Amino acid sequence: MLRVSKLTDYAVVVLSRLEAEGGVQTAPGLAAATGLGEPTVAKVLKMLSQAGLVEGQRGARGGYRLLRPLAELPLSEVIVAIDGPIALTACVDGGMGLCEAEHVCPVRGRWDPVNAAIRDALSGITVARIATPKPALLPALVAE
Amino acid sequence: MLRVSKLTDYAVVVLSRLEAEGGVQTAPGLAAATGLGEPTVAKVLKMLSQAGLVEGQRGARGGYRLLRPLAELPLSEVIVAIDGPIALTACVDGGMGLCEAEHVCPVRGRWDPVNAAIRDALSGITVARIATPKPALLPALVAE
DNA sequence: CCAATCCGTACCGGAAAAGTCCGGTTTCCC
DNA sequence: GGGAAACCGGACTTTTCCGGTACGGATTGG
Repeated sequence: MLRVSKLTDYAVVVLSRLEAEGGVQTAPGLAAATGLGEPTVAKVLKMLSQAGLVEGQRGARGGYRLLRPLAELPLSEVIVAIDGPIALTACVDGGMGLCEAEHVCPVRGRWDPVNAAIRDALSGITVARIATPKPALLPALVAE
Repeated sequence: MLRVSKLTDYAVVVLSRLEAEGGVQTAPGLAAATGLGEPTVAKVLKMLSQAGLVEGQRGARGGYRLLRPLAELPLSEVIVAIDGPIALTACVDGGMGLCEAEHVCPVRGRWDPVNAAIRDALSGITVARIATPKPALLPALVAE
C-alpha cells in the first residue's frame, strides 16, 4: 500500500505541537497535549533527536526543543529519521546477496530512478505544509 | 522504510519478461524464466489480469498476453494493481473512525498533498524505464 | 542528595504480508 | 468425445515486521 509507518505520522503531530507551543517541551507534556501514548511520544522524540531535527536537554528541567522551523523542514527528513532511508525495495540498500534469483532478475537495482523521484517529491513538501495550514483556525477542523 | 510489497517487484520482473518474449506466455513458463515460485507468479499474473494490464487466455494453449507496451505503462498502475491505492497513511482512505485520537489530531487528512506528489512522481516513470534500460541488449543481461 | 528527565536496550503481542493449496471452469489436442 | 493443460477464484498457513511496552542507566537542577 506504499505506506509509511504510523510513527512518522506521530512525528508530524508532535513536531507540529512543538512548534505551536514553542520553547522546551517535555515528552510527557507533549503526550498529554497530543493525546498519544507517553512512551510512544518519547520514542518518536528520541528518533528525531538522533536525526538532529530536535534537541534533547537532559536533567530536571529538561525537554525537547525544535532546531528548525517546520517551514524549513522537508518531510523527507522526517521520514528518513523515522523509517530510515527512502528505498522502495530491499534490493537497493545493503544486502544484495539475499536475492536468490539474482542472476535472472532483470530489474537489478533499476528502482533507483523511482527512489530518486519519490525522494525529490518529498523534499519539496515541508512539514509545516501538512501540519497546520493556518494554526489559528485549528479548532474548526476538530469541531466536526 | 516507505516500501512497496515484494509482489510489486515481482510484477515488474514478470512484465519485463513478458515483453521480452512477446506473444502469449504461460504462468509456469514465466516462473521458470524468472526463477520465481510458480504459485507466486500465478498470483501476480492474476492480479495484473484483474487490473487490466495483462489478459489471461484460458484453455490448453492458454497463457497471458501484454495489453500495452511497457513504455506506455506508468509504474503507478502496477503499484495500484498489486498494492492497492497509493496512500501513505491509513487516515486518508476508508476508515476514519478508527483513530482514537481523532479530536486532538492536528494533521487530519493533511497527507493529501503528499500522496498527490508521490502519485504524480510515479506516474511519470514507465515500467520500461526500470525494467530494461536498453531493450536491445537485454540478452546480455539474462546471459548472466 | 534527591527528584525529574532524557537515553539506550530489550521484549512481547498482534496484524499484515508472502507464499501455498485446492476445487472449478475453459479450451485445445488426440 | 475424452483427457490434459492452463487460467480462475477463493481460503488457508506461515512468517515477518511493526507498534507498543518495560526496565535500568546517565544527567542535570534544586
